[in-house]
Amino acid sequence: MTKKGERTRDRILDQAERLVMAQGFAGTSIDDILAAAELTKGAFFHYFKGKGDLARSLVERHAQKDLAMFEDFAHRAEAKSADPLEQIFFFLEAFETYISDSTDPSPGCMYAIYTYESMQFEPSIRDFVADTLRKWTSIYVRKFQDVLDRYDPALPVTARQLAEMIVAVVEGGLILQRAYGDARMTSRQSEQFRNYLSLLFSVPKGTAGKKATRQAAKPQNRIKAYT
Amino acid sequence: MTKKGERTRDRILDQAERLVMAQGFAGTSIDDILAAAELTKGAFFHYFKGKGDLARSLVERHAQKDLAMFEDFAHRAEAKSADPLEQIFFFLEAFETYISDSTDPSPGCMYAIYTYESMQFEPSIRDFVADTLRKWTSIYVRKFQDVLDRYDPALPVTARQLAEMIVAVVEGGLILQRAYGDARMTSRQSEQFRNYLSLLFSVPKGTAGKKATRQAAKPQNRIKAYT
DNA sequence: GTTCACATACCAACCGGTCGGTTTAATATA
DNA sequence: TATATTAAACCGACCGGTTGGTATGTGAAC
Repeated sequence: MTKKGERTRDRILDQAERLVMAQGFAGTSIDDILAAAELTKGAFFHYFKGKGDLARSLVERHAQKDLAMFEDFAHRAEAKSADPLEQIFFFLEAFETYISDSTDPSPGCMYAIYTYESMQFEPSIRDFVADTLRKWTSIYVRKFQDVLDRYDPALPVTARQLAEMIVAVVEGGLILQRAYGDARMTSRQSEQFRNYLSLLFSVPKGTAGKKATRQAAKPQNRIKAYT
Repeated sequence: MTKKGERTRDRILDQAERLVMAQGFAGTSIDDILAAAELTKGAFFHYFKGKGDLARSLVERHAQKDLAMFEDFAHRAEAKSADPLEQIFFFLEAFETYISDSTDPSPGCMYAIYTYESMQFEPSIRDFVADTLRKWTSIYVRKFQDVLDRYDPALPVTARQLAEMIVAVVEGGLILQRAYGDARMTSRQSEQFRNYLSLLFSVPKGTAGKKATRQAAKPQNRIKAYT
């Protein structure tokens, strides 16, 4: 494909992403996308085998961009601290800033859309979405395992539970964000999750027995209340 | 409307709910619904003005049923304990049992579907969904305010934050539940939220100053780890 | 005998998708 | 460097099927 061709393909995907995020996949027709991209049928079917192929390309491209952002946040967090718990706090704060500064008129998670419209897609696409969510989760699992190696949790929890909760909290926050049109909704949920981590991991390993003066971990004082 | 008429209307709504939950709203045609309900166009347009009217009726009926269940759980919780925190724990446990015992093949939240396909619906329907979510939230807000009146939170937190987090955590759990096909996903998230509450409200009011022997609130020992 | 509860037949618009063709741009050739 | 060749990029008319929606009919209940 030529450079110009790639740009055109991206233009289709860009408009498709925008419209699908606003109206859902079934609610978006190929003609809708082409009108927005100022192209015609010929162009679309030159680049995609059909609507199903668009669905796959769309979510695959999104997952790639998503992962790149994720890794960027993760690396920046790792550069700021060697402590896995603090890294998670930095990571979440970066995410919160990103999500609440976004001017996206219809924010949300593409995986959620695909999940709620799952029956329209081929099984391989459903699997891709589930695998992508699992991939995210498993990266968090590793990080939380590092945390559990260094801190004694105040209540028994597994790394997997916490990893899955991050994903759930963000997904749920995005739904409320969309429903209410409140750009800060998701980051508020993330803040609460940080609260939970602060309370959970207030005791570094090796301090067992000294039950007095249990203090929340360092990151807690970054938490801001909202009214 | 006659009794038979009401039953027919409900049959349409039942099948519509089932199909919309599985395929989304735009992904479900009127013919789909009528085929499942073993009826024809005449019946549909006898009871509904159009697809938009169905959308409204569907979500309104769902909200009613939902609220009834909510109140049932709430009353049972209030019967079991006079303590607002314990009531919330009982409530969440009842909810967890309900959701993980459900044999629904395509679990999820109708409000989430409407939110992610929002642009297809009339503004009044979007408002209804947002209002319903707000209604739920505000009931939780009142309950958490009762908790905050009795307990000192370990970290500064508002009743609204906690109320919104319940909703978000459940919504997020339902997405993962659908994506993974794991019926226990949502209740696991609810458990983690209970964990958070346990840590947050381990200090009854009036015990300020005695910083030693901070113990988690009673409900914490009901928490089960999962592997 | 009128009203309700549906069935049947039908329509225009829209849907995803095909296809023959034209324009554009890169590349080979002279 | 000018020209011929070729393939990619894109257009737009068209197709069969499906969509939401309508108009009309009919049997049963009150």
